[in-house]
Amino acid sequence: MGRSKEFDPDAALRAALELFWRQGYEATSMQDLVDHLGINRGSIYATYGSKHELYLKALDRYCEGQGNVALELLSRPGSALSAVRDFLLGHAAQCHQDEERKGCLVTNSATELLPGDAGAGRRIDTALRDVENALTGALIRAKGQRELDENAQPRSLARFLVTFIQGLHVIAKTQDERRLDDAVDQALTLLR
Amino acid sequence: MGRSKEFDPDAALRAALELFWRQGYEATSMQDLVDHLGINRGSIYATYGSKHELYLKALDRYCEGQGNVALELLSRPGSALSAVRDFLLGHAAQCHQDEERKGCLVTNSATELLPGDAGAGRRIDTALRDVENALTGALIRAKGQRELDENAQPRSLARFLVTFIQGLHVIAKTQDERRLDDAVDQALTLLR
DNA sequence: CAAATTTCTAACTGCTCGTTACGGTAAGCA
DNA sequence: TGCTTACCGTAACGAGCAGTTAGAAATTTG
Repeated sequence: MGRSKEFDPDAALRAALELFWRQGYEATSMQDLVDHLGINRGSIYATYGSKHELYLKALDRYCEGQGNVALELLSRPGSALSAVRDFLLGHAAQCHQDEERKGCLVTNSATELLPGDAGAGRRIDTALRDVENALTGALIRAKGQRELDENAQPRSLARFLVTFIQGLHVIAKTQDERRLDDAVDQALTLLR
Repeated sequence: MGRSKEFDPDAALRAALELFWRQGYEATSMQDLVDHLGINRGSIYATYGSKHELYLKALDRYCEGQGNVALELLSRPGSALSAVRDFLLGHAAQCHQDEERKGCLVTNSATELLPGDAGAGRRIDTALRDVENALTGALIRAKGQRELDENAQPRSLARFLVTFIQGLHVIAKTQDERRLDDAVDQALTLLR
């Protein structure tokens, strides 16, 4: 059946993700990818198709990872409201820890590629909807646990939070750390 | 003294702004600019220096325009809280009206060019700080008018709102209009 | 072992990039 | 009228771009 792959396609995809995440789509050239993936030009095309397809696959991989973390955190037993708060704080912490200030690939993809890129659009919509759904579920549970006002609207609140988190990832690209902390702090007060 | 300029440098700058806003920095080529500005290649370089300088000048112009609108709205007499609410609703309306879904040039610049571009970084920081200051002022007035809880923290609230607005402009790039409206709606409830 | 199959490598295709230079011409001022 | 300046179209620049192709090398299967 022929020769087997010498490189790990998933490791290479992760390297591509790293590069696209740091530099964006347009600013990343195939030569950049060749240099950083450690495999040959031809192998990249044979394995992933094109630069654009590779980007979408990297975006898929990113969404998968982030989505799992989100769903796991927001579905954990115990106080649902605490889970939501920890979810927010987690995003803030992620922003702080990222010394390269790459932000969030979903956010970056949305601002760079929408509305022109349908493939990216579908993935971004799915990613945002998944987070929104997970948040909505947690907020419904929080409401049931009387942690939330009975007038609270879980779905709308979730949409607010999704939007706010996108804002966090924009601010994360700037240097201003206090703005980020203050913003999260104030958002948390809304959740009562 | 020689021939005087035949084209309107400011009109050309606005055309460049339009293009960068719609397509982003990397995705806009000099050829695109030559085609849309209606002036010659050489005249572009003679007038604006380089593609990057032209971008920064376009960003300056954008910030100037947006900043004036913001400051005027947030400084108007009467209920300061209403002004803040109208400011938020104004951003939402701007998102809805923009059929090209260009979003906000500050937001787009931050996600595409930061942290690598110092010139863009300075301008983005200034723009965000100006809005934050204008919002803080309005919130202080709102607090004085007893429209805001006495425990409210105007500066932190302003930072929260700035961050949230960035999120709005990310969501504006997607198609989902309800998410935007719900998000604004929920954010407004925080301001009470 | 030998044939089949697949990956690997590297040179190569046009093409586009941002930028600069070149005449030729039109307009302001002496 | 001259001098200067700015305009235009065009072309060129070197570099880098995304993507292709041909063949050598390697491994699996019959």
